[in-house]
Parts: sequence; C-alpha cells; structure tokens
Amino acid sequence: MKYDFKVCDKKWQDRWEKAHAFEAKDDFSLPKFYALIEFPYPSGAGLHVGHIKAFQSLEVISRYKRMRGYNVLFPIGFDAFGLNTANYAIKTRRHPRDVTDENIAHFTQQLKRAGFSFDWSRVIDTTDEDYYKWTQWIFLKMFEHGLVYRDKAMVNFCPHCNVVLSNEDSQGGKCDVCHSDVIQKAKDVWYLRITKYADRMLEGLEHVDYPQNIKQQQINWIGKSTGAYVNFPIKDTDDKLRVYTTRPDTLFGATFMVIAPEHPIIDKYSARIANIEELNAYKAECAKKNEFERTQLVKEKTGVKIEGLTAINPINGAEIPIYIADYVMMSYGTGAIMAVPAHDSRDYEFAKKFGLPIIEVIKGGNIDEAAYEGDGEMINSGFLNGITTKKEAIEKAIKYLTEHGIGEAGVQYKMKDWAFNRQIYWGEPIPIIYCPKCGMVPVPYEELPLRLPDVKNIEQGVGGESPLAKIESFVNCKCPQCGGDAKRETDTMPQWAGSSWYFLRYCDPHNDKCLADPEKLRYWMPVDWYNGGMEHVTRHMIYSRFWHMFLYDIGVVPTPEPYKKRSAVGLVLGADGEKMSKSKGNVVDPNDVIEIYGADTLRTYILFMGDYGMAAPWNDSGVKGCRRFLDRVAGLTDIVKGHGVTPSLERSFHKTIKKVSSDIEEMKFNTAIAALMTLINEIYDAGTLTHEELVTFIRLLYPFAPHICEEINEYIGETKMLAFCTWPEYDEAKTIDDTIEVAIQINGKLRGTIMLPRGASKDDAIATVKADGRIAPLLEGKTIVKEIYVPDRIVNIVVR
RNA sequence: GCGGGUAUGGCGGAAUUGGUAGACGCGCCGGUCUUAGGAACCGGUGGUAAUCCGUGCAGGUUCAAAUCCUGUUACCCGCACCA
Repeated sequence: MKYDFKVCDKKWQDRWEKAHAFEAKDDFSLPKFYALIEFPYPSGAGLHVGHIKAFQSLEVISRYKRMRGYNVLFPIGFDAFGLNTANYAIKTRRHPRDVTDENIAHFTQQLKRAGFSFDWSRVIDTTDEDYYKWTQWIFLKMFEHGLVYRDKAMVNFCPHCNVVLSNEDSQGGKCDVCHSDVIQKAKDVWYLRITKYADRMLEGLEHVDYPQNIKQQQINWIGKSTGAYVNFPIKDTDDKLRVYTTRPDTLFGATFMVIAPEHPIIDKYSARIANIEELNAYKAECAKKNEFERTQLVKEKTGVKIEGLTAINPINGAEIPIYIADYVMMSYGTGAIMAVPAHDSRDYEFAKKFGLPIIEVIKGGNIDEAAYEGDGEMINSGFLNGITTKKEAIEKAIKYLTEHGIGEAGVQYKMKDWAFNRQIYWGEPIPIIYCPKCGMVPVPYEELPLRLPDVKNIEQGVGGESPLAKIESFVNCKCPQCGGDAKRETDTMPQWAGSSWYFLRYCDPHNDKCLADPEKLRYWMPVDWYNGGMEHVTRHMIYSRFWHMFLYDIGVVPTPEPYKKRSAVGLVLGADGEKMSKSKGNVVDPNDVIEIYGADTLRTYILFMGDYGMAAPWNDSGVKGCRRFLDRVAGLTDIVKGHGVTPSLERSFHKTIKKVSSDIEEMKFNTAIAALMTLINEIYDAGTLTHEELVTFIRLLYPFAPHICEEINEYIGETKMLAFCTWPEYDEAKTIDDTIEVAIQINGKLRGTIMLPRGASKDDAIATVKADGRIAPLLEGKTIVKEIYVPDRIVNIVVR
C-alpha cells in the first residue's frame, strides 16, 4: 500500500468526527478514565511542537485506554484571558474578543490537523461568559466564606503593563509577561486567603501520585517553618518588638535586634529617635530598590543603628540595640528579628561589620571564624545549659516562653495570600459593588455573569488604574442591598482564575444551573492523570488545588484533591540544543512538519525523541527516520499472506504486545516505539506475516500513528474502525523463550555465550559450560574456587 | 547558599533495577538498483593490530557495578538574606 498522508490524515479525521469516536459518554456504569492536559493559552504565535509533545502523551494513553474498554474523557479548551492578549489588542487596535476568537480558531485547526482525539463537544473557553459566570460564582462563594479580603499593601507592580502582579507572576523581580523590572507600589489589593489552606495542601500531597520532585517543589513553595514568636520589650515604653524565630533555643545568644526598614515602630517613635534623619535616608535608599535587588544582590550587609530605642532580651533582661537593615523583610515573619550572631551566618556577618558582641550558646563551632549552625551542647543559657539536642532545647525554650508570657510557638509560611486583582480589561470582572451606605456588597448570584462592557478602547489606565474605571455605564450602578447609587469594582481577576477550576467544567460544560452537575462530578472526578509542564507546578497547580479544596469544603466537588496523578513533560529544544525561542530562530512549527511528513510522523517522532520527561533537541533527520518506519509499516500490506500465526514470529508478537502495553502505561513511549521497530525488522526478515498479525501490529501502533493504521486496516478489508477496536491480548507463556542465551564469565569476564533450556538446573548449566569447547581450555590447570549460576542469565566460574 | 535533576559511541537515547553495556533511531562506511541521487533496498559500524580498554572523574563493596557506597567535577531546573 502506498502511504499518502495528505489524503489519509484528513480522511480519518473526518470519519472519526462523523462517528463521534472520541466523545466521552455520561454512562456511569462504565469504568472511567479522565485524562487531562493543561489547556493552552491561545497566543498569536500558534501551537508549537512543545504543545504537541505535552498533549501527545495522554493522547496515546487515551486512545489506548479506549481500546481497553474505558470511557475516556480527554477534553480540550482555551485559557484565553490575560495580559498578553490585552496588550496585543491595544497595540493592534483590535478588540481582544476578536483576537481571542481568531487565535482559538488557529489553535483548533492545528490541533485537529495533528489528529488529537480530544472530545471536541466539550471545548471550553475561559473568556466565554457562560464559563466566567462560574469563575465569578466561585469568587463570590469565597467572599461569602471569608476567604476574600481587601487590604492596602505594597504590591509588585509592572510599570510597563501598568498592572499589579502576584509574587508568582513577578519571580526574579521581572514581569512574567513583558519582563520589565517590577517595582513596589502601595495599592488596594484583593487577597484570597490561600494561606488558610497551606497545611491541608501539604497534607494532601501524601495522598496523591505526583513525582517526588513536584511534591518537593510544592512543599518548598508553601515553605512551612515552625518556631516561636517572642516579644522583646522596648525600654521605657509599653511597646514590645515581636519577632519570629525558628531557633528559640538560642535566645540567650541574642545580642541585638534588626527590623525591616519599613517597620512601623520607626514612625511611631520618630520623636525620640536621635538619628531619625539618617534612618529616613536609609529607608529612602531601600525603597528605591525592589525586593529583587534587596534579596538577589550578593553584597555586604548594610544597616543603621536606631539611636534612642533599646530592646530588652526577655529571657535574661539584657539591654540590646536595635538596627534597621534591608536584610530583614517586612513581608516575612513580623518584619523584625532577634539576631544571634554566634549561630546565624547573616547575623554573624552583620555583627562583625558593626562590632557587635557574639555570644556562643551552642558548643561545636569556632565563633571566631564563623557562625555555627549545627548541633551541640547548650552553654551560657541558664536553664538550657547542658542540653545536647536541638529538639529538646527548642521544646524547653518554648515551654518557658509560654509559661512566662514572653512568647509562644508559631508557624510561618513563605507562601503569601494570593493578590487577586489586576488592572486590565481582558479578565473576569470582580463582582463586587461599593455602596456608600452598605460598604462592599457582592453582586447577587442571579445577576451573574457580570459581563465585561463592550467598548472600543481598552487602553490601560495610567498609574495602575483599571481600563474599566473609565467606563461610566459600567462603574455606576445601584446597590443591591439598599438600592442607592453605588460604584462597581473595576479591577479584573488574574489570568490564573479561569484555569483554577476548568477541569470541573469539562465534566459538564454546558450546564447553566451550576458549575457542573454533582452526579457527573462524582463520576468523572478526580482527574486520573494530569500531564503538563514543570513551570506550572507551583502556580497553577497550587492555585487549583486551593480552589478545589474550598469547593470540597462547601460541598460542590466530591474529593478534596483534584488530581490523582501528575506527570511532567520535558521541553522540546531547538536543533541547537537551546530552548526554542523566536529570537534564536530555532522554533519548529508543527504545521511545517505535518506538511512535509504527515501528522503520524510528527506524533511518532515527538515521542521517539527520548525519555518523555526530559528535554531533548529537535533533529530533522530523526523525523525522517520515523517517516521511513511508517513507510515500512505501509509496506507490510505487500507481504501479508494467509491467516493464523507465523511460527517464527509468534513469540515476538506476544513479547511486543506485552512491552508496548506496559511502556504506554509508564509513559515510556520511546521504547514502545523501538519495540515496534524491532518487530517490523523481524517481520521483514521473516519475509511474511499473516492478516491477523498485521491487524495486531497496526492496533499496537494506532495510538501513536492512528491515521496510517486506520488506512491499512481498511485497505486489508477490516470493516470496523480501529477507534472502536480492542487492544491486543498476549499470552504470558508465549512471551518467554524455551531456550535462552546465557552469558559465560570466567572471573567475571565475558568469555562466551551458550544456549540453555529455560530454567536449566545449576548442575546441568555448569556441566554444559565446562564441556564447551571454548571454555574448557580456559579452565585447564586452574582451581575452581566458586561457581555462580543465575538461571537464564549468567554462569560465572571463579578460578585461581 | 538550599532543594531537585543529569552525565553512557560521532548524535538522540536503551539496559529486565546488581547479571552478555550500547536495544531502537540518526549519522557514517561499503554494496545493489539507477543517466543521476541528498531516493529506495541490503550489509557493516564503541575504541584498539591484538592479549585488552571502555558508562564525567578518583576510590570502595561484590564472583559480578552504568546500576550500590564514599569523595569529587561539570552542566541544567527551581527557590533564595525565609529569621
């Protein structure tokens, strides 16, 4: 058979669609499998080969699971709100709706062309008002349950995009969208109380099947630490300086305190601080730097002593000085620390520079040279003296603090509450109304969706004002409670909102009564297998787990965790081994590959490149190799003859079915394809195969290269589409050979191989080896010290 | 600095989890067919003339190590003055 992909690809894509081959059935009696890929952001650049790789894993598994009798939900959608589209729309003077529709159409065309078996009847678009109605609904539910609050805060602000960013969106001090430097700005911020769920998110990790490195990243991101809060009285005032420390056991070694430059205590006591001007100058200097610069730059410690305020170490009454320094952040802990220079390297560095006393309280290091952060016997520490373990010392110290009202045990998280508002047009409007009489009033549920006003001009406001603020017809409204004049919130939700629950909507995408029917959620949830990129492990995954836990708490979803299993895709690098990027000119467009080689070649190659979870560089010759393989598959139709079993191939077929099945389930696609290549080489060596064997072969290859397999299936006279066929079975007994090649070693060095019957006894095996013409001479005149026999593997004779 | 990962032919990568290193593919070499081939097909291909040497490097455990242990180097990813 000649393989003409140009005809074949389209033909089968149309037939599958006509037959509704990949639509998930809401038949709750069937075993279900919910395969989820991260829905793409429909950018103007179109799909790239990295997307294909990310989707292709569960694509293969979905096709495989369907053949194994599962009711598979493998949906697709578009995460379309966001700054990128908004900025592009502003630049091109178009409406983001039009831009989005156009991009989605382009993505859809590309995805269909690659032959993905998505359930297209369930497509969702986060910018669709029937979808974001429910995003707003969830927000209001959170508001109702006290998980939403508003606060003035210093926020990460991108002066280029004119928008507030979350910590997650401004990593490394750069705007996630335009990569400009992020600055700090005081603003009203809507927060989601994600920290309330920190412990449960940590605990939940114990019950899900994520790779260890993903769990670790989430654990680090949440960043839970345990320790104590300690209150240090400020001399001659009623005030106390509250600190957080993980090492309350070292309290006797605290010789000074450091507070963040923004700490409110400075303004409060400015009148009695002698060097207030110097302090203000230092503060101003710090304010110029963003948090990134303050934390990133490797530099000497700086700081200024506060003249006029003295703290008292509550454990021993010692008077100690207070400094301001930028190595203490207002955003972590209490914005103040007790400095124990003997046992903390940062405090040590600071103490050395400012000539402050260093008191050793744990034996084991040399405090003349460096801070000692290890374990050891407590000294110079009153009631703690003599204790040798950190654990015991900390427990005793906390007990003392609590009993004497000096402090108490406490925990801290690196994770912050989620700054949830943005000042862009292209996002879900936050459904809150400000009434001069009633205060903040939620938009009534029955008025959802709160639609984006349809306007021509969506230019960003200046200084961080939302574009919606200029639209009076939107802003001005009536208070739902008192009916008086009121104004709407004009900020919108961040990009991550819509993706925090989209997997729920797939279960019931057209429901207009609730976000999804509870019975359908009970059947489909949780997601059985979620695949995506490492870059979403700490943002999207944390956010969506948080929302899902909340929805579980209010009885909307049936399980606390949304994803049962998670896997990660490795990057597709450019041919030069570098990350693909427009500027490097090493980007591969899937359409170009499909144009030349067809969808099946692209699909097969992208999984054959290497270990699925690892980055691998693109190689055009490698693509050709896969095309060659598919041509050889098509060629099988020319040598197919008769029915039944070809004796010389029988075992190879059973072995290959076993190998391909297990490899697919373990995402070892490269070796699954290699096994099929090995089998086809054997078939061509045999020169023939039967009709049934060819059917088996194309069913095994079908999940990877479905178009050509369907075509062959039809060509050889089969009437049922492979999409509806079952997966081949194998006979375990026939995956094992009767005679096995066993290695012969003398003193651990390979000296030959020998064919032995499977499971041969040790005596037989050794005897056969000793009688072997190549081995016997090597044993001549030697003393045999030891004979090792691993059945079906190896014979090793140790001689002297 | 902390956490995670990786290192195997000219290249991408295999290796039943301690048991014949280099499966499969690319590339390369040789051949067949061809006016021609950067097409297709067939054969070969870790190094070395060879006893031998070979999985980043140096040790160790073992009859046996890519795989386990100790130390070390390089690169990649994430977090980062987190108190």
